[in-house]
Amino acid sequence: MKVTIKDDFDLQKIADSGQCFRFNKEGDGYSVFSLDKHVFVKQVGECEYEFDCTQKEFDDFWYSYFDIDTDYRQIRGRIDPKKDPYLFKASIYGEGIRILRQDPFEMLISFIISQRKNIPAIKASIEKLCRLAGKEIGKDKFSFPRAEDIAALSLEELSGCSLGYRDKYVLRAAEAVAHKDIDLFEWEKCDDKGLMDNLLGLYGVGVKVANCEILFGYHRLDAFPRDVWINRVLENRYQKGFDFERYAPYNGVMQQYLFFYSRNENL
DNA sequence: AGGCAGGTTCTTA
DNA sequence: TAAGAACCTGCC
Repeated sequence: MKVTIKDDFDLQKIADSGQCFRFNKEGDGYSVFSLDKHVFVKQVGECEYEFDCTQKEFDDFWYSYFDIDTDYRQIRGRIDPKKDPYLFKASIYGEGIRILRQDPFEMLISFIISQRKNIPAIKASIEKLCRLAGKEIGKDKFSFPRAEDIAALSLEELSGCSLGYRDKYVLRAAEAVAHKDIDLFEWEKCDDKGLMDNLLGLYGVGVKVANCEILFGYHRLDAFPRDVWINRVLENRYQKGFDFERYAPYNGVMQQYLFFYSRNENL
């Protein structure tokens, strides 16, 4: 089915923005996975996109996944080129990025895996995990495993996913969910601090991973994950401090622009 | 061959 | 409470 999207929407930038690990270029479009769903999307004109799914599947799922209801152009509009020329440049460069509404469990496991790994390595590990414990949802396409599916594995079985020392973190998080010691959907109701504290209570989850989960798994757009790239930007460009007050409650969107720009346009 | 990558935990003062 | 070491693995 064909869809018209007028707001910021650049598939390549989203794919390369580091928020998703199962969103890959394939031929003339992008192959996108979320949990046990898959869609193939390609741009077919100015603001025109072809989704390889039914209208109902788009309305019920992908519309929300791509966060179509949020006006990213307006969020970019909050940036004053005089007050913050660097962020302004970054936002022009990153025009088209959106923060996807991804699944909390998939994001939790993905970002636990991400620690001290580069993006290709993260993707490779997640792909292996899906092949190992997910179910086949199409020709050579695998779902992200459910918590029970991961919890059923042993550390030995997980070792095939190149998780390294993170294997026990992944297993424990999956067990906590599978055994209902924690309920990630229930955590939706927590305030920001409560959510952060809950996440930090998980083995293998520190401040950086927790913030990624809050931003990408819970779609709280003010969360501001600090990785080495962002820290570099803050050190080099914001010695007098970044104006978090001004951009609240969208600091996480600004973080994405800074991250994407600094990684691609090496200072 | 040694160092480092989208961090976190564990240990020590 | 705070700094420093250790940690898997893959790639330069």
